[in-house]
Order: sequence, then structure tokens, then C-alpha cells
Amino acid sequence: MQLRGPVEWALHCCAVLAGLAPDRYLPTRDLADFHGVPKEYLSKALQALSQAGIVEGTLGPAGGYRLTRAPDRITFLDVVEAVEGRAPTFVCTNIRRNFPCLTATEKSQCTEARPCAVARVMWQADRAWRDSLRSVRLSDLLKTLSTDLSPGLQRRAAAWLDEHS
Amino acid sequence: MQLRGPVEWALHCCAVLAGLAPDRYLPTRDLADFHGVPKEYLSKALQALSQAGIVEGTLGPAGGYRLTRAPDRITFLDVVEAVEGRAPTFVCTNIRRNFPCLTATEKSQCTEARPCAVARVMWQADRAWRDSLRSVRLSDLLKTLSTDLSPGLQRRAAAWLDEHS
DNA sequence: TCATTACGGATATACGGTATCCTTAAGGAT
DNA sequence: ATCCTTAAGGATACCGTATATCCGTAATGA
Ligand code: SF4
Ligand code: SF4
Repeated sequence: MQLRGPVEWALHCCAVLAGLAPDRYLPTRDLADFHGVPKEYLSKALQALSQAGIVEGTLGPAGGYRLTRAPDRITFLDVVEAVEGRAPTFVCTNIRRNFPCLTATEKSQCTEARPCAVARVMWQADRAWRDSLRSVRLSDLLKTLSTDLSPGLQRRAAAWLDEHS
Repeated sequence: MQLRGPVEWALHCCAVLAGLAPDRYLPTRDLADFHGVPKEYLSKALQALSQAGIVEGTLGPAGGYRLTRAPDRITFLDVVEAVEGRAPTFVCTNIRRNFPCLTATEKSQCTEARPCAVARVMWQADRAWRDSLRSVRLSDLLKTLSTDLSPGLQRRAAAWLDEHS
């Protein structure tokens, strides 16, 4: 069970986009260069964000991506689910149905609508994970970053993004 | 990001073992037959549980596995971590170090000891997930099962396990 | 002694993640 | 009107890991 590269990239890209001037578009190439990740592959993650309605892209020169709404209306869960999907981490293969001592009627009751105790516990934990991610917004990340990063670095990063427009 | 078969099997096996008479050993073959899963593969999950000290195996005829301690001292997290490992779900590849505007000293400060804001949020969610799993014990599962399952099915399951000794 | 069992190494296979390439359509600049 | 740039998305090759099986070994009780 592991989250992979694209999720991390997407989160960092959103952080960069959130710090940009409003209405400013940033192309995939710049985001890829800035993070040092393959452009074509990062593009897939950005497309996922676009399909989820978190960012929107525009074509042509001076095109690229920007956020569709304010950073305080985008949660970590939004980004993670956009890239990683909304499938629950625990998948029930319905082992129950294999029990050798089931009657036909009991076997027919083993449906998705009646999940067993094990699945309920695992899904509750899944919900706790998602609730935690939902409780942090992109604006919170920006605030943390502004205290974590030195003013000099923040200025240099902004300058780098400016000259690559 | 997905939990796979062996975790589900391990949880169900623990539930069965918890319902057994104390000091009774149940071999891998019976556990595999009861759940309808491949015996050799299930064996790997049981070995993981054994290494984690949740179950213990004994050799020879009438051998098999049993729990090492009472069901109220085994949590879901114990079982999940034994099979799935203790690695955090979010792996930080240290993208920061690729930022084009870092000085040498800043780059050297990007260590595991100083995780960035993104990683901290993801790990907090990971902790929430584990806390949720830790809060449910095997004894809780048994209690739920005893009310969920019909008395007839419980009797039949116990009988099946008895005649396969 | 013998059958049975856990244990762990080795191995084969399948699947999904990783990464790249290419085509298409659309927007802006000239 | 034309050209360049860019998102969008399909196709594909590659690789690693998960899945699954097999076998040898040691230990245990009958
Ligand atoms: S987790 Fe529950 S629902 Fe899923 S297979 Fe196991 S018993 Fe059935
Ligand atoms: S998550 Fe944070 S620590 Fe991990 S790579 Fe991204 S910036 Fe660095």
C-alpha cells in the first residue's frame, strides 16, 4: 500500500500554482523543470487534476494551467483523490462466500450492500484517513510554507517562476 | 494505493483462531480450505503473522497455528502491519532538492530529519489511519461477528473446524 | 521410523506502475 | 491567414512488484 510519485508532484504543483498571481497560467514544462520531473509523465497528473476540476488548462502560447478556485477551497483530499482515484484502500474480495458451511440463502446474502465486520472496520480507518486529508486546505499549506521557507528562498522561487513565463 | 488479498486473509484467519478453544492449533491447510484461498500463498501471510509474534506455529502432526495472546490484546493494526509492513503510505522522494533556485546550504538541509510541509500533512493522515485501526481489537470483531452471524451458521462453522482437526 | 507440519528460499507468471512518444485540436502571436 | 505553442489524450514499451507455486529442510508427535 503506497502512494506514488505523481501524487507528490500534484501536491507540489498545486502549491506553486496557488502562490502564483491570479489569472496567470503556468505551462507543464515550467512545472516539470521547477520540480525536476519528466514533463510528459507529469502531464498525466495535471490532466487528472484538470478532469477533477481543480485546475484548468488553456491552449496556445502563454497557455498552461491555473487553479479553478481559491486555495482555501481546495483540500489535500481533492488533489489526492484526483490523481490516485477514489477507490477505497481496502478491497473486499468477499471471502465469506467461500465458507464451506454456508447455505444457499446465506451465500446469496453476501452482497456488497451487506459488508461484513472486517470490511466495516477497514473502511472506517479509510474514512479517518480521508477526513484527515480533507481537513487541510491548500491555503494552510501556503501559510506553513511561508514560515518554513526562508524569505530569500521565497523571493528566488518567485523570481524563477516570473522569468519563465 | 490498495491493500491486497493477504491482509484480508490474515484478518479472517485471526478471527477464526480467536474463536478456537485455547491451546488448539489449526494447520494452514484447514485455514486455506475454510476460506477458499491458495494454501501455499496463505502460508506466507501466516508466516508474517508468526514473525510479528501475533501467532505461533508448532510442527508435526496436530500442529498448526494459534494466537500468542488473548484477542483483546491484538489490534487490527497489529495484523495489518505484520502483513503489509510498517512503511508509511506516503513516500517522500525529496522533490525539494530539485528546485532550481536552491543554494548549496539549502540543498543540504533537505534531509529526512526536516520533512517539508507536504510530507507532514500526508504523514498526519497516515497516523489517523493507523490510530483508527489500533482502536479496534480482535475481541471487538468477535463480538460483532456473534451478533451479525446467525446462531446456526456459528454452530456449523464451529462444527466444521472441529471435524477438521 | 514415518507421516505431518511450519518455515523459508527459489522461481515462474501476471499485472500495474513508470515513462516516453505521437497525433490532434485549439488558442495566441505575427 | 499562417505559424508556433500548448493541452489533451491515445498508444506503447519497459520495468518492478505483487501474485502464486514449488521444493527442500527441520522439527514434532504418532
Ligand atoms: S472483509 Fe468481510 S465482506 Fe470482505 S470478504 Fe472478508 S468477510 Fe467478506
Ligand atoms: S513532500 Fe516535502 S519533503 Fe517530500 S519531497 Fe515533497 S517537498 Fe520534499
